[in-house]
Amino acid sequence: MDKKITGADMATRFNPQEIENEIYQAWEQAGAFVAHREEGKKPFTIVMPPPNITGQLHMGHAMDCVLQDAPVRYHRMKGDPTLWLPGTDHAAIATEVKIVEAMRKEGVTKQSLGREKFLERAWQWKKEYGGRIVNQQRRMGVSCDWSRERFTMDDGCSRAVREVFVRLYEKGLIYRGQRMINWCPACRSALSDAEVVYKEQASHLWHIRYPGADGSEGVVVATTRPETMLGDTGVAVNPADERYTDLVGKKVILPLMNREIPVVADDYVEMDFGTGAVKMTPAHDPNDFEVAQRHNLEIITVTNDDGTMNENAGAYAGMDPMECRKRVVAELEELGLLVKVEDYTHNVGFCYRHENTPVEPRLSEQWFVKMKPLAEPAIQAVRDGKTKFVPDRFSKIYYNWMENIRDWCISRQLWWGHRIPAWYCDDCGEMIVSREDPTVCPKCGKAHLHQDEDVLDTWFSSALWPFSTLGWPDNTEDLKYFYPTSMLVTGYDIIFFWVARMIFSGIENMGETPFETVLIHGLVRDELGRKMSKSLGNGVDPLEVVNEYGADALRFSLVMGVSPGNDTRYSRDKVESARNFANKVWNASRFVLMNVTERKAFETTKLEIADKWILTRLQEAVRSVSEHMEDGDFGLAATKIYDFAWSEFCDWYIELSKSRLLGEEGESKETVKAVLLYVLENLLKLLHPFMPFLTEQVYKYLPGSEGFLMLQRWPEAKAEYDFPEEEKRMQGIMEIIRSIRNLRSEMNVAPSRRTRLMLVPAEGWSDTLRGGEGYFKKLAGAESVEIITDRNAVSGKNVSAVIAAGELFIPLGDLVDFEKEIARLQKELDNLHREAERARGKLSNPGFVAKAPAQLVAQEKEKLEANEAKAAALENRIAELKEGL
RNA sequence: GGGAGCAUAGCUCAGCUGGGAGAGCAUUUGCCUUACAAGCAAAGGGUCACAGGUUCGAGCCCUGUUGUUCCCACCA
Repeated sequence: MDKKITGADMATRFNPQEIENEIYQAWEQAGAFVAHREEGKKPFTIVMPPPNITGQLHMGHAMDCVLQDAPVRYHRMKGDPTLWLPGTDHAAIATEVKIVEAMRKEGVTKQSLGREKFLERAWQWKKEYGGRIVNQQRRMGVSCDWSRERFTMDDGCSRAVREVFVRLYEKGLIYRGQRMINWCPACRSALSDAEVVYKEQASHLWHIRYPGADGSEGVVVATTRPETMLGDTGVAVNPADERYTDLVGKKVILPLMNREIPVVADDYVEMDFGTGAVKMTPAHDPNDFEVAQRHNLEIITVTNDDGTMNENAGAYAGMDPMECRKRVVAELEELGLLVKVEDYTHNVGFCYRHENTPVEPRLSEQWFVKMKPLAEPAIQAVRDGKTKFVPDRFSKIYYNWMENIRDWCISRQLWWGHRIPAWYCDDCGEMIVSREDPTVCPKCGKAHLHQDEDVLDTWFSSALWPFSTLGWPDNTEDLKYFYPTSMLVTGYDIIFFWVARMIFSGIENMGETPFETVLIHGLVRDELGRKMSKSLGNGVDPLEVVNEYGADALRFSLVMGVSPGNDTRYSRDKVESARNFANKVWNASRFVLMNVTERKAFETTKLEIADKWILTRLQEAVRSVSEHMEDGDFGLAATKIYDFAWSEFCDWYIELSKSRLLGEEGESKETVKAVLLYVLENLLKLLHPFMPFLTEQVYKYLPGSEGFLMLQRWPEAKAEYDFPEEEKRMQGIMEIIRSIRNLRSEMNVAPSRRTRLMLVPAEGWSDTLRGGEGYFKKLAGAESVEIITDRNAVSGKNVSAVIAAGELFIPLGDLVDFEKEIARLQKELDNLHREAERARGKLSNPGFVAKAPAQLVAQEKEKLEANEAKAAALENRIAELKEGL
């Protein structure tokens, strides 16, 4: 066995940098993270939201790491077979955008490189950046099973993607068609509705006259996008709008293009907005497209893939849309057809990967998933509680989206991603969707096939993550054992993108919802409450924080005092405070290890009052922390540990232990050593899910410790260590100590000056007070302690206080100013009176006595009695002082 | 237009199923008390946004108001 390090060998400060990597490697090499199936036992499973291979760890990821690692470590310690499955996401658009950017700096374009070479480059990128982010996660201390690590584009996941695509196609739930989609000119690809971010923009509403074909006035339309008029094929008015009744069915002339277009009547048009007449651009507006379908209007696309105007725009072909807009407006003005320009703010959609590129609604041939049939069972599953959102309010967001869902555009005009498994016959035009790559056309038998050029939305593969990673479509042992997973931990920002889609995909393909609970957390914001973003440059690199303060400190700072689902602000202060806490625990351990070098059990019969008190407090902490861990209330769990460790164990028990440790060898000393070790070890266990490195390191030093702390059993609360009576007695002693400290501080007694202490015990307290003598001397500067049973025997110039355990006096001679003393006591007496009044009010209220729980009424009575006793003692003392004046 | 969150000490935030408010940081005072100055002890500081209601009792539940943040929808 290794020689144990003792407290004397430990540094006075915890130095995380020295130990973190070593500990992590030791865990990993020992296979401590690897999950094992144990038949008959219910596993705890989490699949990790796979970070994109585009970048590096940010604070959101760090938050993800902690909120998953904490429950994973907790369940592992509870003895549950625990799997935390990690992986990365190819992130089709996001990655392709990054690669194209990098290529542009070298003067290379996708087209010049060609598809194959581009993909080689992309895989190279994956190797480099995928590895980087995974190593950053290791720095955070994540205890996931790296032996099961997956990638959304690895062979298995790709097979799952193809299987799902073909199945859905065969069921008629995937189809190809001309639809209005969101087009990003920068990606040169279609986007799903979820990938469009709307931002409010100040713009104008241009009123334009379209003259009548018969030479009449025609009609004035209002538009926010005048350049699209080049593709207008009609004007719509409301059928009930009397202003335009005569116009319906007639034709007007589209200025600049000099095209005759019809005026149609459709309910879609609101009479009281703009002029009540709307120009119809069916190829570039979803609503117009629908109106056009109803009235058989022509559809003319006027833009290219890159957003510039195309040949249908006549003289404007090749122009940038903004330039085109200016020209169109200017020319309309020249022609006298620009009636009015109003200021107008409205929402404009932007690409979620190109923040400054407006998305253009565009008619296009794309692949879609029919959503209604998939959404319904997914809604039902959540309604039935098969998947529970925590906090519950997020289920409303989920319902709202699922209930109003539209078909999902899944094709992307990109190269990096899962290529759509559809082939077209060049000879007969047949379309083949197949699990295997076909070589000949099944219809005409010719071998002239080409595959669809497009790839799938990256979220299509992420949607399968909870089962594709476990081996689906094969019915693997892992899949059978670990699916459905226990918990998904993620931010509310990807409920639509990811969570919802995993739920319906799981139900559709596995017949079962993929998660029992979905634990939603908020965003990590900057110190000013702003979202961390690249464009603001306010992001904080978690690794820098880890380097400076240690992973444990960062981890703790991200959970302590955070309530579920709420955003939290990152602040250096919080990290510092967490670092200080880590140091506190380190030093408490150091203290214990300086005094305890052997592991020995304590005997219950030898426990003293302080031992019983800390054991009771420990049981309470164990109960409360365990409960919060179960509920996913990690903020409360962390706070509880912090308070127990600092305010009870360190501030009191360790201090109380000193007089015994410094005293003679014997039972009391043996017992306090054993209790110190016991409480410390349990504290380390409770803290381990949040501060894995520190606790693991200290555990190594504990006498008699073996193996890893992360594999030790989680503490269970023990009823035999609950000592409510002693807990109360100890609180009485603590109150005396606090009271003396307060008096000394108020009287400006130098800490070095020791003073006599006289105690007049209340009934039943004399033994307890006698037992506390050592504590009063050590912790309250008492040079001697006199227990005086006859109150009248107290004399001299004293300051005093009344506490639950009786009355205490400190002789301070000339320091005592009777008048000030009276004023001080009078103030306290006033407080007591106020409180007594409140209690009496309650107790004299018949409603309270009749309806409040009996226990509460009794408690209130008890409080009042204690209060009255104290007040009587104070009054007595004040009178005494007045006499002395 | 629809929905959600938040409003508690100077700042950042906790507060479990209703039983008289807590922490961290900051402030003031005193301490190198042999685990820790990244520390110890003591202190000050709150009409729990506002107005009603339910209740014996409301920071907590209900209604409304104000302020603020966010999500969804997209009337051109």
